[in-house]
Amino acid sequence: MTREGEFMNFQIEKKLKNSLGRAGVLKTPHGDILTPAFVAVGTKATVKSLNPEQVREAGTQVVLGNTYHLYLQPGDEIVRDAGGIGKFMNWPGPTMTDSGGFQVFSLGAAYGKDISKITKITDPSLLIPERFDDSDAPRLAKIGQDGVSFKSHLDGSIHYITPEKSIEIQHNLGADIIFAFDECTSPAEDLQYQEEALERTHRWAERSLIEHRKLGGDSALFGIVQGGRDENLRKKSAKFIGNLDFDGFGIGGSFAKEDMSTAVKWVNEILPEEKPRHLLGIGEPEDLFMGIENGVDLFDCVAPTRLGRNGTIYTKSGKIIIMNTKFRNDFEPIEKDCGCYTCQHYTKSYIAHLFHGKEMLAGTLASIHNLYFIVNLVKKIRQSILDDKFFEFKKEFLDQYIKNS
RNA sequence: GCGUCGGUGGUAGAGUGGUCAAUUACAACAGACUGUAAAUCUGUCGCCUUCGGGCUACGAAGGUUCGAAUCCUUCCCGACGCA
Repeated sequence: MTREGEFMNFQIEKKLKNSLGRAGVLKTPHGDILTPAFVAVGTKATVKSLNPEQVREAGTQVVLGNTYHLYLQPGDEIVRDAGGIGKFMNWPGPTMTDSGGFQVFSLGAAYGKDISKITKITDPSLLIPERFDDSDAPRLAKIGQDGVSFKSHLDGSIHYITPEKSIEIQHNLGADIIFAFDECTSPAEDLQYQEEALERTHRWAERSLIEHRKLGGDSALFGIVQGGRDENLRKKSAKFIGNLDFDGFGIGGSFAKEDMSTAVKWVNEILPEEKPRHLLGIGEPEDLFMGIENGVDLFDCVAPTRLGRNGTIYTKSGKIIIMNTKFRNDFEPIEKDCGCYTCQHYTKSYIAHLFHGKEMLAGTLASIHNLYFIVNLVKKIRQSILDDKFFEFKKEFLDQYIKNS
């Protein structure tokens, strides 16, 4: 529970038998979140291409902004003066902010490279046995022991972000749930580096917690478990972070697609059961089933909106690329039985036309559907837990989804 | 009718004797995207291929040259100017 036991509350309604999964309710100052839940990503205080009504109509319960991006622009003090991120962006519901820890990776080790935090074991080029020295490679984030030096991608200015600074910014942003400052490591790093980084993240977690206490307020702070793909490190991190007095936990860092489920399981078997867990940056359909089965309560992912803007659309039979020739004269909705605004009113032909014509509405309609698809998939999974039908639903869904993708 | 300038791959538009199957952009086609440097990025884009290469191409037909999208001749077409 929370340290005061009043501003943040998480209740588990039902647990899955023979697994770590559960359905619950997470209370925040801006409303309850029924978990498991999918969090829409709104990095710069906007879910790209959607207005809050559209985000809400897609079934979204909570939106996640980003510390680093909002600190650079428009500035956390402006967001504070506007009344906090929710008021600023006209999102009345619960909000979260990520700490900037992901930018340590995306603007650091991953900068200018074709690296994802998710690797495939089947792609040997991404699994490097020894840490290669690429210290000369340009990057916008450089890690020190005390914090991270960021070179702004907007104007080149330098900003040193420490755990204390990240928490201070997040308090200004004023989300209901905030995250400790961590280092999201690259999957290309070797074990020794993962261990060094983990120690650093653990120290930063303690410092984040101290700063959070010092600043007071009614937001909840989640600590972040790291450790990459290594079992010992993941367990070590779960023990360490789990023992700190956080209100909940993020599971961050890099994974291999093939063994993500075991990594999540290692962690959630150790984290205190009564606190919520957020699997950071994960959100493909198969990953949602995996995470929920292994005890994850919250997910966020850019996939629905980014894929949508880029013309890839989720369907129960796998993803489709709407610009493909075959959809130009397909006058059916994306999914006939989908309840989203896009499917209620538009055909694949029309959406394909919008994409070919580079119309703004294209990304909006596709994002509406994708967000609805993912948010409601998680809602259905939640209901299947309540109905004792999780495993049946998982098989039924994934059989159709994977078969065609 | 005379003169001038033009006719290049789906389009626009480079190239003006060899390194040109032809820069580039757009279109087209396919793909990628997992705590958003992202309404972005990558690949293909004459035909055939055992991926080494082979073949046909820059309005048409001839010609000059070791070699032509590039030079010459004639013809066809377009724009403009003069009659």
